Amino acid sequence: MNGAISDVAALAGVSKATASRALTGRGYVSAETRERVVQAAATIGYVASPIASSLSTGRTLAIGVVTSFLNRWYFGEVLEGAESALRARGYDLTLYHLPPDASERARILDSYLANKRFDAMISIGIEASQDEMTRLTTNGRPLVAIGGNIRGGHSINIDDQALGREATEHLITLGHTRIAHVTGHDAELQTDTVHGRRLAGYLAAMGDAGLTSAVHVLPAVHSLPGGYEAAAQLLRDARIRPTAVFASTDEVAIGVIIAARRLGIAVPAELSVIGIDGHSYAEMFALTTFDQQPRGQGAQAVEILLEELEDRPRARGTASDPAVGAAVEVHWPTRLVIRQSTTRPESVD
Amino acid sequence: MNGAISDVAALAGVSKATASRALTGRGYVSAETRERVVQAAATIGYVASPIASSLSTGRTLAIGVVTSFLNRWYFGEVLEGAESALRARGYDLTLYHLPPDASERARILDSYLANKRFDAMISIGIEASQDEMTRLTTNGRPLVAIGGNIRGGHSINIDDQALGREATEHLITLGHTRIAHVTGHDAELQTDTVHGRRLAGYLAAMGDAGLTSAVHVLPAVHSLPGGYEAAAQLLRDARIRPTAVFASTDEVAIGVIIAARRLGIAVPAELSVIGIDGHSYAEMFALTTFDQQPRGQGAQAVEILLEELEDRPRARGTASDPAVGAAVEVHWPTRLVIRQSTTRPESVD
DNA sequence: ATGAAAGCGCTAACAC
DNA sequence: GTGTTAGCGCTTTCAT
Repeated sequence: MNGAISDVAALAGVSKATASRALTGRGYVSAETRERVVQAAATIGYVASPIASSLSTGRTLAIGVVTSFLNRWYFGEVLEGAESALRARGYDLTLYHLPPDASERARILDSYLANKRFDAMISIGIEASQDEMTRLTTNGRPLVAIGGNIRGGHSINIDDQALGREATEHLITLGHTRIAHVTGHDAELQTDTVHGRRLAGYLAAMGDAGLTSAVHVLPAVHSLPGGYEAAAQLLRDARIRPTAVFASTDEVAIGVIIAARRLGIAVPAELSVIGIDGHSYAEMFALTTFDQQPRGQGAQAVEILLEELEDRPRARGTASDPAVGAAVEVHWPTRLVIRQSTTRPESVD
Repeated sequence: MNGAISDVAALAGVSKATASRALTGRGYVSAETRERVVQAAATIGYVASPIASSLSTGRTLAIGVVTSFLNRWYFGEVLEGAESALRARGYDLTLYHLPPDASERARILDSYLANKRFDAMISIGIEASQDEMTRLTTNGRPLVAIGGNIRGGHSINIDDQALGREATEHLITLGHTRIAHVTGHDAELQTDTVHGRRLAGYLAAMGDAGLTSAVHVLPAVHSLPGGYEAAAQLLRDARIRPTAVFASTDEVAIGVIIAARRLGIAVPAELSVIGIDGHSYAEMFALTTFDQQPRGQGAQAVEILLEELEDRPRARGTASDPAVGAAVEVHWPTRLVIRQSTTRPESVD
């Protein structure tokens, strides 16, 4: 069924070279010949072997996507955005999941990501060690980092600190003073992580408002059940209960809302909640949140990469020069979507 | 940094062939020589080009995963299970998202999946037309279908109809008679789909219990908000409200629970809910459900495929014979996890 | 505008 | 045990 290009050439009565030119669109072929070749290819159901093509051209028409989670809403959305953008441009997507375990990560970086199986890479939410960072960026293929802490090359990032600040200020403006922050778990609170940056924004806003003594930070697992459990602690004592919660993530925020309701605490009458993400569930919970349109991020990353790839001289033989074009650093905009989950506190202290 | 095998060979003072043997482990090499080669490879940081290797051997060490959704809990879990199993065995995972649109699907099937970029395929929840089915199965590479309607080859499936029946019978046994079923949307209700089969199980159980006249089926979008909205309708009228709901999916079930709580309906005192999936949120909602361990399904699919691949004679040149070994049809077991979301109805009609 | 031939990097017969 | 050689299927100079 799936013959080689020589079969197509034979059937069309031309040489392999001409068949190749006709099919790939590179180089001169008379319209009439092209037509004949295309017909021939169609009749025998020919599909070029991308492997052979890759070996010959040095380009794989595939890009590697490295992600730290597969089954979290944000990551899935980015992945989906990248997938469809790549598919539309004729590229394949090869998926790499980088687990938390350092030695396992090293193994993947060294053996899988060091090979020449893709033309470029996208990293999603990868918090890399210095060592991992260099391995990722030094392998000669362009990389765009979405989220995470990888800098120096192309990147798409939201300003997490500013968001943390804005979220907190939004609550302060509404009149809240007892504002708690549910963040990631300890290991994620180094400065240079999503949660660390959002926390910093919260602290700054609280400080600026003279609310330093009211600061209340609670670690949680980054998930809906995580938020649920954190809220169980947070809301236990009605006397010192916060009137507002800024959650580092929509999933956590929603967990908080669910827990609050189960405890008989009215949201938002007695407790205002704000998150960051634009999670698809946010609307259902009337959650105020910063929409960051993850699918758009995935698609944008693809645009950046493919633009660079098209510009590059086709690398045949010698490795292409280290990328010269300036790094594209996208400060991805977010949109604050105010819904009914944040209101003025009923009672001011 | 990343030289060719000839560089390694030169540095180790052997021929390319010997270097290859030493590195791949195929064929005889003296222990001493192997050591020298491995050293040489390490010093120049050599990683073999999988592309060249593929072209030569005919095996890509990659498998294609075709899925209908990326960002749904069940699919993400299966994907994660498959990913780690593949990674452990040295395989790459190339991801294909098959959208609902038929012509787009055809494009992907013809151009991407027809090429020889992977050794085998896994389909996750693909409901294929007759035409698509043959295209998927006829391309000479083994396929294991997880869920979906693709039969005739390897497959991993849960018995959806039996589950629908059991879920319903569980509720009947508890004493419920007004049992509603929230299912997929209309397009998904042909007999040969997950939702169709689960619906059939529900209908059968209701019929057997003489409750045909109490049958109440409500379509919903297969998601948490979908269940939420469906429940809004379903629970509106307190006078004819069901005492129990069998939801086709955990996500839908959870949506129903959330909606019920917001309406002031006590779960499970006034409304019992049961789902299917074993969603990670199920515990948090104390949802009674059939756990189907999706990660295990993904991993199992990989086992089946790799076993078949290892057995196959290495296909060099001519396409390998159509698979002869009998198809492995796994009837994946599920486990009913009874939690507090289903209880006896407070008041019997 | 087309064909002949070299070669991408590796592996596998086959000889030694 | 190791080297020589011939491809895998395609693209691309270089001639014509």
